[in-house]
Amino acid sequence: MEHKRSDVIPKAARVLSGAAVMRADVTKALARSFFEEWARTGYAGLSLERVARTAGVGKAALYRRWPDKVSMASDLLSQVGLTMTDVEEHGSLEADLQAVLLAIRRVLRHPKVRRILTDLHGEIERTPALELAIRPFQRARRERINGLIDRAIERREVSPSVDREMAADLIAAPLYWRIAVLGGRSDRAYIERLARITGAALRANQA
Amino acid sequence: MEHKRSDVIPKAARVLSGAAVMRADVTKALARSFFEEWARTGYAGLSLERVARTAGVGKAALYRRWPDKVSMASDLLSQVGLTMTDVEEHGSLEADLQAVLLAIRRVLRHPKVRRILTDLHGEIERTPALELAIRPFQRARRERINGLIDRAIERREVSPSVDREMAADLIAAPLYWRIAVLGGRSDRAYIERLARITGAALRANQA
DNA sequence: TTCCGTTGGAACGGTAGCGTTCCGCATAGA
DNA sequence: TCTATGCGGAACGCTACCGTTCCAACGGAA
Repeated sequence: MEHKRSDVIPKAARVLSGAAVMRADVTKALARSFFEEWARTGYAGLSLERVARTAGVGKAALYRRWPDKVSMASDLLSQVGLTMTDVEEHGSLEADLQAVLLAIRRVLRHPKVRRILTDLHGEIERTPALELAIRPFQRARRERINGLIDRAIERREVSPSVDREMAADLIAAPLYWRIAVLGGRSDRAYIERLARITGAALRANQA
Repeated sequence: MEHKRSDVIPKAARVLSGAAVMRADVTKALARSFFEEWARTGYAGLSLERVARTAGVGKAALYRRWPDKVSMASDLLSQVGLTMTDVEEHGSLEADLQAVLLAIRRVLRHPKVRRILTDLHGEIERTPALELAIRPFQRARRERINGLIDRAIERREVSPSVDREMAADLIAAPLYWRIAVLGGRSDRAYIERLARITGAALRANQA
């Protein structure tokens, strides 16, 4: 009974009284299989039984760590989100834009990431708990774009009264749309042109 | 056995030899419940048994019309897609843009449409047959935007060498991103500003 | 009025995941 | 070495949906 828990923090790192600790390699295998299966079947079709099976692990080992699917998803997502803290200064609005777009493309190019992300965006309306889990991602992207805009304002390339919310939409959306929704390509030339055109849009964006 | 069929066209309209025809009200109730359940549970979690139940209809009535879920979805989607043929001329690029954006918003404002659409975009990678079903929608949107660009070229507002593919991304993506992905608002002022800024982007868009 | 196919409803066997519990074994800390 | 705990694996009862089949009742066309 003791593995019925009200919190969502896994015991993975917990040191128990006088004896064994949960094995980190098992936790890792479960996390890996979880994302693998998520990309393959979607969140709704995701079976924890299958996750344990493909991880080569007993179901008990999984349920000892997480009480259910949404807790597992939230916990695992929160452990991934810390990998996009890269503030750059490239000398011009267009160059900064290109760097951000390339960073977005780098993420969206992974087929698993792409599948999980589009699935997640559909699932969030049904499972609001997931929204909380990806909020750090959104905030990281948002801060990155805010930094870009700050520098552009300093260079007097865009108006200080720019609508930052709309700017964020303008920058992230077209590339996401093209790669993740339409499944289209985006070569270097596309990114360069998109950066130039988005730059023109931002220069015209004043509240 | 006779309801195992290789095609996906429902018999709904078929007139049988000398007797009864499948009742149109039953077909309609099934279609209605299908989309209702789709919006509620997502495609993956969609159960035909539940569709029939909530339609107040026996399972046999459903399976007599469609052999399986993907056929039902494709067939029903293809019957919806014909409702966006509205070519407008509003005198300027910005005015045309605003009209298109308002039309997109009008569609995305329906919660059911929004849910089904985001779910669909995630599901397509798993069920490629669905892509075929929404192709007419994409083409309709694309033609609408093409008309807008043609008129802008005639007015010499944008270069004839404009990249139409990128233009389509620029127009549709930010609003979809804001409304469907982020779940954000988009009031009249937002649309007007977005039209103005997108106009600036298109003027700068030359291949 | 006759007749035939559709109707709602119930049931079939089969598959599958859930969340839990039990086993006997492996293992790491004391 | 001792001992407590996690381990893989198997099984539990439960629920749900699949795709099919049967039935008595209904209703429209000839």
